[in-house]
Amino acid sequence: MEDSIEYSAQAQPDVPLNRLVTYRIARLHAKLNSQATRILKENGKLTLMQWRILVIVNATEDATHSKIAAKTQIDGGQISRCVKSMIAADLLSAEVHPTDHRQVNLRMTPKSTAMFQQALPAMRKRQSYFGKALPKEQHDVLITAFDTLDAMTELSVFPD
Amino acid sequence: MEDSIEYSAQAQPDVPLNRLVTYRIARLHAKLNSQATRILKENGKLTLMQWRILVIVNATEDATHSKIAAKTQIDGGQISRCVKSMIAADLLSAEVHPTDHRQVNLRMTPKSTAMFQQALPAMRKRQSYFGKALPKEQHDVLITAFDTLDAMTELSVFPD
DNA sequence: CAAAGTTTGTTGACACATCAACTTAAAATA
DNA sequence: TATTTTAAGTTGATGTGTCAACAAACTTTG
Repeated sequence: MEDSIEYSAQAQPDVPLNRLVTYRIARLHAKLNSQATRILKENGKLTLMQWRILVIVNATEDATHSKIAAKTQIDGGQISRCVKSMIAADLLSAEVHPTDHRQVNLRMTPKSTAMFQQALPAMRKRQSYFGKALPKEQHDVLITAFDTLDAMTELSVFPD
Repeated sequence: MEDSIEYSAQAQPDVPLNRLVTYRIARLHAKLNSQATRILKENGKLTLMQWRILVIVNATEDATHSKIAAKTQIDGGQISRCVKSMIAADLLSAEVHPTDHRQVNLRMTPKSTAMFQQALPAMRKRQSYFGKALPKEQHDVLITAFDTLDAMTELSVFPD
């Protein structure tokens, strides 16, 4: 959970919780997360964070911390710590960039490649299920609505 | 972020990230959270967790830990810790139930009432904005889609 | 070239989330 | 009533999310 409940129960007309978008997003997010975590556990031993990082490293030439951050929006600090532990666990290999000594190039290891491949079918199947679960037209509405809501999250004042 | 990226970059046909429902939910959730946190900070000093708890306590006769948990889905452990600190901070008053000595009845204090009232207008206005941002028909589709997705999060195997 | 600014990554602090083991009190039932 | 089961809260461990301060390496500009 997270956001969910920021309405005044005592004055707002009675909008059932289930129709509050913020609440639904919160719940859904939590459930999606725990599902992904569960699937990963059942198909190897990757954590969700490790998985996310490997997805990018696996698909990116010369992956670096900042590329991962840019593509996933994951916080830099979290990436730094997780990558560090993954290097220690032989899930990533690191090599400082030949000319730019700030950057660190990250690559899969045999170990992480194997674990990634093991988790991949289930994760891919899940994703494809989500893709197919909603009729295209519903999916479009959904994405449009997300765009609208996304834009509203920038505001911190709501004029009358 | 959280769930976002659990697709195989290297094989799935190229669904842009922005059309991945899991990714959008994740991002939206994060942004909603940080918006609510920001608004609360600008209108008092309540944390999001404190706010969530006060919303329930404010609207519930004889609120208890378990009622809060039932209504919000917040983890019992978190409620326990947060309530404890709120009692220490004079944001909640506690009284063991007269007959059932397990339960603790929680009530607003003058201090939390004031803080709650201070944050309320902005939070309520926000919620009402979200309510009005989507045309009813879009909103309905959204809720339906959430129901569909919700149901899918129970699965951990996705047959072909 | 040197000062100033930017980018890359690290670290610390703290709030939030999840899970499991545990205590105490009440309820069920044998 | 004694035993067992269930409910209410607590606590510890561990992972995730966010933010801010920071050091080091590079870039820009005067």
